[in-house]
Amino acid sequence: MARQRGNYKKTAARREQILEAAVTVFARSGYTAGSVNEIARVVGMTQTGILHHFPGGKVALLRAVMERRDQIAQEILAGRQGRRFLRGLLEISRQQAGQRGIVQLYRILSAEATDPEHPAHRYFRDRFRLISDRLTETFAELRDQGELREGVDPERAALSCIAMVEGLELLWINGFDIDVADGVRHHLNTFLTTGIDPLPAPEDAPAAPAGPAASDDKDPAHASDR
Amino acid sequence: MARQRGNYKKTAARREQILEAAVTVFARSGYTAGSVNEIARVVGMTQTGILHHFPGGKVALLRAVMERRDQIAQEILAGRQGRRFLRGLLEISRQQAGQRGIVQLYRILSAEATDPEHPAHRYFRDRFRLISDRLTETFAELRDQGELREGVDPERAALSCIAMVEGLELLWINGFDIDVADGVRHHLNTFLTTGIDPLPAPEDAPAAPAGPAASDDKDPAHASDR
DNA sequence: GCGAAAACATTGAAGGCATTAAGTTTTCAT
DNA sequence: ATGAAAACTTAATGCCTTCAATGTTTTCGC
Repeated sequence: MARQRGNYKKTAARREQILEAAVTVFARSGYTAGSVNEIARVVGMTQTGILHHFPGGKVALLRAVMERRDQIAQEILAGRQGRRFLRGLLEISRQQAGQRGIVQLYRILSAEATDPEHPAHRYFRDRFRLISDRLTETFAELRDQGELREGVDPERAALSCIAMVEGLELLWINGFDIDVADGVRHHLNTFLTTGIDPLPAPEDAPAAPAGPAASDDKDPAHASDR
Repeated sequence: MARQRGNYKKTAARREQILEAAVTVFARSGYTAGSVNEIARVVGMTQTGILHHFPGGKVALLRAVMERRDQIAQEILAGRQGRRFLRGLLEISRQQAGQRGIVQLYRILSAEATDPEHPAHRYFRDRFRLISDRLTETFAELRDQGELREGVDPERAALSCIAMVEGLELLWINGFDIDVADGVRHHLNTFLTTGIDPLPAPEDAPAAPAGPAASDDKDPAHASDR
């Protein structure tokens, strides 16, 4: 009988390190053009060594990268509604201001994933749809509570907000000195009767863009919103 | 002495055909991942045959593609100011609604060109800067004429408009049924005291995605704006 | 219609890519 | 401390890429 064994202690850290590198590389070159080889070089090991940790090849790596990021966002938005949901979106934007790599990754992937053959095609399709639905829902909810300005269409507003996020991120990545979160807040307030307050602070130096060994996984003691 | 000779008659058409294919391929896979080979297959000739028309290799092809597109946009915006300039931007958006390929090309390239090593890096950097400057300028101009609403900052407004264009295009390409031009118009009107009127019509079947030989350079007898 | 240049195609070199198979080294449970 | 699995490396395969050199066909000016 084949005895099963758990991973080594340091394996988790290694995996994390690899994901970190994958973000860097995919963010620079995209999924198709980025190579596992390059990732391996960044990490300091062999291409096949990388794939050992991600059976299923390159796609598995991509998938892992996406999932890890979503997990963070999900946690922030979990169970929020109405204004607290909107606030959550801003918090995510704010947090991403410290992670240029991830934003860049999403920008380039969301563009190349337009091709139906792309492995992340479905992911982005679903993701956009999901966010737009939840946002539309949120605006409808706010309208019923009289928090929406006259003549604002929930769906139209939702789409424009998403567009604003994506657009501002693009500009930010392309070198413009933009506070994405605050820009989106401004846009959101266009639709609301009572505006959302500015976010606390730009957070001087949020977790290193690419930690040397991604070790610090302290509980994210984010201040409760508002 | 080496006698010089002009191109064959059909050469111009060929070049155009190649550019067309290049747009298709680059739009699907991006510049780095897209291959000249693929373009050749689309056109129905050999890879080296393609490169014969674009000495300088793959980059030359890319450059040609970009330049051709810009030319069109430049013509529409030439010499416009104030409201007519804004109107021009909308017209460009409207026109692009019939050219999904080009839009997709720009989306994917503007994302991957974030890498300073990318051959189109400079192009996009300059392009964004140029548009943002002209737009800021335009808003400032309008403010002096009292056409801007209270408290609107020209630069901030300009950036948000660009973001809106880019964002809406992204959503449109990702399958959302969006009228980019009208969405942008809506956003523009957010800043103006008197709004811009809706554009004429979605134009059922706008001139072939790429004229066979870019010949028609009639004076753009566009209806005067407003 | 003839000759030369343009417009291609064929071939080949040099290299990167992902993936697989088969080794070697490291870690750990017993 | 030993034996087996996990963590890696080396090696090999086959595909695809750009680019250059050379060969063939088409077009056109004279």
